[in-house]
Amino acid sequence: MKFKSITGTRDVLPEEQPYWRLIENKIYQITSLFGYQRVDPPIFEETALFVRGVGETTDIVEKEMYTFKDKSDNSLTLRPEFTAGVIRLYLQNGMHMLTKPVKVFSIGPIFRYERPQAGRFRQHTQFNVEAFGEKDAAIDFEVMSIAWHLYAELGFKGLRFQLNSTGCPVCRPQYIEKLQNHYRKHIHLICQDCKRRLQRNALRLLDCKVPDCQPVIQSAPVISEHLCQDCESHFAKLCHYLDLMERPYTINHKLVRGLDYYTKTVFEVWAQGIGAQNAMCGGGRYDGLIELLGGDPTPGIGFGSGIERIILVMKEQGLTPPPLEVPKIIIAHMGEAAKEMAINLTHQLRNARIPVQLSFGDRSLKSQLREANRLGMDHVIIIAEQEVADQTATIKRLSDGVQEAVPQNKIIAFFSDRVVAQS
RNA sequence: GUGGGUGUAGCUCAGCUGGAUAGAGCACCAGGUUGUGGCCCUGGUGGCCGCGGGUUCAAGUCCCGUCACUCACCCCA
Repeated sequence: MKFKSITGTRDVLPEEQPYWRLIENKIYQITSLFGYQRVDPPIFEETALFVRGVGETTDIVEKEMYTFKDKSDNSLTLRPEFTAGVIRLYLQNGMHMLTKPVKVFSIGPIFRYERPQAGRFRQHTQFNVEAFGEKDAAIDFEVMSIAWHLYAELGFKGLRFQLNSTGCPVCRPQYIEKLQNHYRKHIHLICQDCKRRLQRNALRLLDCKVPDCQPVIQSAPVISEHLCQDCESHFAKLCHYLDLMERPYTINHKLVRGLDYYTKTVFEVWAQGIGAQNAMCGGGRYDGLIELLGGDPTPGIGFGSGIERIILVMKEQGLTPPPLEVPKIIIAHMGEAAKEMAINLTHQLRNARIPVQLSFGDRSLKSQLREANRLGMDHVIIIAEQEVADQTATIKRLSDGVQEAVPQNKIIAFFSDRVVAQS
């Protein structure tokens, strides 16, 4: 074999397509139910958009972007997430003049140069939702509900939100200061990575998994107790709405997401069954980002959900999608005249929206029937010398082998009341 | 970028401490019925044993390197 797929990419074979079809259909139903419209930004943008939007000090920008130069020497990057591109689309196309909130979703591939492992790839597919221009905590709840609905309709068990607030430019710096003070007192106890985090990205100290660091995390100040008035009441309202609608959630003080732009709400939905990765979706509020990317000050909230991870969890939980419809009729033939008749009949049946396959080549009837059996057909239409002579076709039912001669002009009628094509 | 595991047929895997023309099951093709599938029987196609080097009379088997896959870390969907 000469070529193989690139590290971290995968082929989606026919067996897996029912999962994709089901999930996509649910996404269309739910977004329509909630009033979100689809937008499709391009797969690549100028590099600066992502550097600005995602944050220069994030791991994504520092080491995970697929960045390349085009023939005009422009630096371009395959999108490592949706939000920055969707905001660019929103601003460039004047959508900021629309009645707010502006509610949109996207589906498509995302690229990050990482070491692949269970539930993580270099190219994966995300379902992404964004709502621009509304600061009410009720929309935080609505956006979270979209993810919830999707997983619930797919039949997931044991769903639970992980929730936290990361504050805002008013209260977060004060909290970070307290956190840093706490860590400086225990600096001799923490790991090398944490020493680096202490300087560069103090919030990330909280989700370190090194055992030695856990006591320091346990005793660290909790951000939700250090929020400003505005952030605290926003967080309280969101929790209230979740309580009201009986959505299970855990306030997770250690949930701080890897992107710089989050303010106030951050959340994930967790599931078991995807190895070390347990987040099926992740998102939050980013009230300063649109302004940072050149728009008017506008609040926003969104999330991304990895479809490959959804499929992994479905498989883990034994959730099977309905099979895609395939033809259950095949036309077998013997002899050149019969073959021509078969080609013609195939055409007629397909025009009548009856799914049908044609047998190819000039093989023994035995071989064609064996093929029909392997393909899981319900009926075989046999056309040979005899059928050509009297303008009939032999229709054989494979389940019990019963067969009958049907005049060729009655074949469509024969099938139309027992086979309905998928629309 | 770091660490562990694994690379033999399309797929799942045997191949013991180095000594065959490299195997099995499934799948595929054909025949057993020159107009009839499934079950069964018979035969067949298909492998530079990941790649490169080394040790040896002899390497699928041992050593080194490399690449790929995989799991985990960092981080994330």
